[in-house]
Amino acid sequence: MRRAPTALSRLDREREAALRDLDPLTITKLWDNACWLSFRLNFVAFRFNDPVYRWIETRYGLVRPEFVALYAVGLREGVAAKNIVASSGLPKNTLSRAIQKLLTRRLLKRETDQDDLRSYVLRLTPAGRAIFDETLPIMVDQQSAMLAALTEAEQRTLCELMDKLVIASPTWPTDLDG
Amino acid sequence: MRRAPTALSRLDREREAALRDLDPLTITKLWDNACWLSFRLNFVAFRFNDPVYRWIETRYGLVRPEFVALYAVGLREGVAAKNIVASSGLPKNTLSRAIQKLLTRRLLKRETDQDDLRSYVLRLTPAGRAIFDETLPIMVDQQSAMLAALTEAEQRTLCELMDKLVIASPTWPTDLDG
DNA sequence: CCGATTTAGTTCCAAATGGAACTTGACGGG
DNA sequence: CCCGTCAAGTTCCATTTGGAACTAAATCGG
Repeated sequence: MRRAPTALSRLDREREAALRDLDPLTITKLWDNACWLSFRLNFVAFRFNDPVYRWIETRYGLVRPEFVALYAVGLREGVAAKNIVASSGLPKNTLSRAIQKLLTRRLLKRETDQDDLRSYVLRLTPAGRAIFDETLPIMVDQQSAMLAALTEAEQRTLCELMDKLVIASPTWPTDLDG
Repeated sequence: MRRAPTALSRLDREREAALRDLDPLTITKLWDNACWLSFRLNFVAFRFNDPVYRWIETRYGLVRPEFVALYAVGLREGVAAKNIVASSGLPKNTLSRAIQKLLTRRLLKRETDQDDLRSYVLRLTPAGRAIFDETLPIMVDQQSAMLAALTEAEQRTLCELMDKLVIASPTWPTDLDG
């Protein structure tokens, strides 16, 4: 079995402590798994997404696709559903429904795009903007808590490495036929 | 609006080209989003998961929770369902069904755990092992393709930074009440 | 310009999902 | 040694999901 590239000898002391809380299979997936990258990405992302989406659902009654849509419009007023589809990976009917829900709850408003009559321009209502403004700092706090284990320089490095990956992403295979 | 910490002035040349393929909202989420970390993690993870799981489903007829279970047992023979639940974040009934399916397809076998009669010890059958052995290199190839944008040293750095995050993870908030 | 193809968004419906209750076994305290 | 509580895995069922077909508008080729 291949091993993730991190030397196991280093960091063993700190690791010991942390690992006591983790399931043995999780440890295998993290440190004795040739596919370390995707598992670690999913693992860290999950520890962000899970508390954030649970909090948003209990607090505002917005389920994940709904909040995805609201957050997207909050980031960039005037987007269309197709942009949210492209940037989220969610199926377009799921997003269609999410947007309907946000419209009936008056968190979002829309008007037909005059340049393309099939499409709609989405905007937040004041109520929608209020939710966005309230959730953003909570999410940033969670992110900061997660990054606190890294120094400023390390955080910058991580950001830059993720940057390089994202920039290279158009060259990655999207199908594994063979 | 806050901006992800990477200096926008650097890398602008390469970025230009890459960005042409990406939806404008995706660009906002990546580079003009205070929550850059989770979006980038999800983005990169998705570009791994999506092709891999689609390939596995068309090739073997295994849906995601089924493959999660098969892969887990492949990594660590003798695990129980509870371990897969803890390490994957999937609900336990979803995994129960996935394991049933794998049992009836004879990709997995199980026997009661003699130390805890409620629990089962899971193992791959030769057919299950064959699928594991065939998919692993495909997944590693996809990972390598994705990491190719980074030098060896950068890959090691990324691995180490993810390591630190994972080790710190038990200290992260799992609930955002407040 | 006119038909053929593509695209934005919606609707339909079979299938997957996941919370909650359930069954059976483990465990801890009196 | 019994009883109350907890944990592993399964089952139930209401809700969500997402592929595929659909409508209407844009775009492309001749």
